[in-house]
Amino acid sequence: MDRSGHIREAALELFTRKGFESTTMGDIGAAVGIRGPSLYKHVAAKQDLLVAIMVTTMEDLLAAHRAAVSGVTDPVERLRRATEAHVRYHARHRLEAFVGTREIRSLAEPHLTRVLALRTEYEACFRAVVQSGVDAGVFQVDSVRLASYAILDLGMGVAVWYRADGEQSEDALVWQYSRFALRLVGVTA
Amino acid sequence: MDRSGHIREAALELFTRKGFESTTMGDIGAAVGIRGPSLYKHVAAKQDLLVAIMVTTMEDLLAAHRAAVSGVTDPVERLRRATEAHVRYHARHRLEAFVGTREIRSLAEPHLTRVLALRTEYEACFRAVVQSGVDAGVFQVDSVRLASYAILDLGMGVAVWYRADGEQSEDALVWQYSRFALRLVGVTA
DNA sequence: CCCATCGGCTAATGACTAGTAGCCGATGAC
DNA sequence: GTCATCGGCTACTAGTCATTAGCCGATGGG
Repeated sequence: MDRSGHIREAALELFTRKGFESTTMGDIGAAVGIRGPSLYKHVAAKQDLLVAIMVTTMEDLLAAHRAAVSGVTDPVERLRRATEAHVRYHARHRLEAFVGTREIRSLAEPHLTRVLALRTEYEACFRAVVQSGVDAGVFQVDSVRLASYAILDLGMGVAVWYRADGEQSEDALVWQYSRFALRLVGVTA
Repeated sequence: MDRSGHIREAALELFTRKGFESTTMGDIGAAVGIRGPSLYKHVAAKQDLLVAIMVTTMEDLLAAHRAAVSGVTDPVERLRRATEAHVRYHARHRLEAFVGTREIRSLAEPHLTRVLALRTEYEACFRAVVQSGVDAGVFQVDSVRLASYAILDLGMGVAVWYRADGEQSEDALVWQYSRFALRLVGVTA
C-alpha cells in the first residue's frame, strides 16, 4: 500500500484504541515507521485524518442502507435487509464505525455539521423502514422512534465487541441480529 | 450541596459533554466558580474524579441488577426485571452510564482492572439470566452470548440519547425496552 | 484578641503536543 | 551530469495542561 493509505490505516487503529485526543502525531508516525513531523508531507493536519474517517464512514453506511432497501417493498424484508446492511457494516468496518460514533466530539466545524446531518438522515431512513411496517400493520411497536433507536444501537454495540476471529462468523452474526430486529418489532418468524 | 459534591457533579457533566481528555481542570473550576488550581483543595487529582464515577457506576449497576433478580426464579420475569434495572439505571443516571462506558480508555491502573472486572461480572450475570431461560426452554436464541450483548447494548444506547424531558417518560421507556428484550429472546408476550 | 485552619488566589514548573522551518540524501527526468 | 522534487530528518515555536508553591483574607474556637 502507498504511504498515505498506510498512515490512514494506522490512524484509524490508533483512534480506535486510544481515542483521537490521546493519539499523537508521533504515535501515528511510529506506527508507519517515520517521525511525527514527517507525516505533514502526506497529511495537512491531524484533524483531516479524523474527518476522512467520519465522512466516508457515514456516507458508506448510508449508501449501504440505500442499496439494501432499494426496490424492496415488503416491510419485513426491508427491515431485514436494512438491519443486515447495518450490522454487516459495523462488523466488517468495526474500526471505522467505532471511531465514527465515539469521536464525533472531536470533529471540528464545518465537518461536524456535515456528519451530524448524514447521521440524522440515516436515522430517518431507518425510522421510515420501521414506520412502513407499522403502517402495513405487520410491526407492533409503541414508539417507532424507540424501536428504531434500539435496532440502530444494536449495530453500535457490534462495533464495540465484534472480532473477526471470534466465535461468531460475520454471516452468523448478521443472521441472528436481523432476527433480533424483526422480533423486536413484533414479527414472530 | 457542599463544594466537593458540586465539583463531582460539574466534572460528570463536562466529562459527558467534552470527554475526560478534553476537559481541563480550568473548565471544572469555572463550572463551580473557582480557578483550576483551587480544585486541589478538594480533590487530589483529575484522575480521581473519573475513578469515582467509574467505580461507583459499575458497583451501583451491579447492585441494581442483583436487587432486581434476587429471589425471582421464573426466567421470563428474571430477564424482564434485569432489563428493567439495566435500562432504568441508564436512563436515570445517563451521565454516569455514558462516562462509564465511554471513558474506560482514560482510566489508569489499578482502577482499570477493577472496573473491567466489575463489567465482566455484570455481563456474566446477564448471560446467566438468558442462559436460565434457554435451559428452561422458554427462550429461543442461537447464541446466549450474542443475545446478552444485544440486550446490554440497548441500555448503552439509552444513555446516549435519552433525555428526561423528552417525549418518553422513564417508565414508558423501561416498559418498552423490557418488552424488546423479551421479544429478542423469542418470548412472544 | 490571637492564631490556626480553610479555601481561595496568582505565578511558576515541567511535560507534552500540533505544526513549522529548514536541512539533506535519493531518485529520476532531461 | 544536473537539478528539481520527494520525503525523510532534527530543531524549534507556540501553546496547553496538570499540578505545585506560596501568598492571603476570612472565619471561628479558645
